[in-house]
Amino acid sequence: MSLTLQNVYDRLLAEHGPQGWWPAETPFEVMVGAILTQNTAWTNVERAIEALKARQWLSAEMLVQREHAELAEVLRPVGYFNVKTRRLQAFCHWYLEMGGYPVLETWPTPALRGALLGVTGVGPETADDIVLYAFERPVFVIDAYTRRLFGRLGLGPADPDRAAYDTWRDYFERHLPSDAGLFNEYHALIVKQGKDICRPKPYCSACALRASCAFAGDCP
DNA sequence: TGCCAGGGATTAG
DNA sequence: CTAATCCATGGC
Repeated sequence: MSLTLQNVYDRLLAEHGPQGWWPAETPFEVMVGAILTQNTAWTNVERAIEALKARQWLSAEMLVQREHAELAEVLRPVGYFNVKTRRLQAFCHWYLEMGGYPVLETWPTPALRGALLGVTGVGPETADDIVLYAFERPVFVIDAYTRRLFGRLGLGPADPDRAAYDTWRDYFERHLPSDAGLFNEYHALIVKQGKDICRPKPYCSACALRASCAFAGDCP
């Protein structure tokens, strides 16, 4: 049978249940987490966020005032801590310059996304994490799991391996209703599926290993 | 024990 | 525009 994006979403939701993303107490915490989780396991990010909270450093004002070395030490668990210290402080400078959440909240989505992409260390996925999960705008977040899962399912843009980030994003946004709540849950479910089952190696052996695989019978 | 994790910037061809 | 390399800790 041929799967549709809505069909895949229904199966993922039935298999895994609502994910309740983003795991954060405030929009600013979402933004910090989005930068810290780049190519990094979320459990490592949790440690760093807790350490920031314990020091009362989880605000743009406090973060920009830290010395590189003292912030890097707290960010150690996330890996790439020197890089991420610079990225987080660059982001906080921008955030304060723009006037913080109350001002950014009034920006149209394309302007917000474009401005985020201008911040060093904020690439397309991190920008969309922020736009979707901190500002609740309907942009679809693409990550490695998305490309891998939908590439294997035979969905997504033509030439999936070479397709650019925006090509993938456009595909999802054109084939689904423009709904921030749907995009929120869908991306979270894709990550959950990727973590649990669709590993890079061995090649999607889930259907042979797991009776309740959401794609049993349709997994390529 | 090697591989992978909710990427992005930089450099080389 | 595509490919390779660097960044670095922690779980399994």
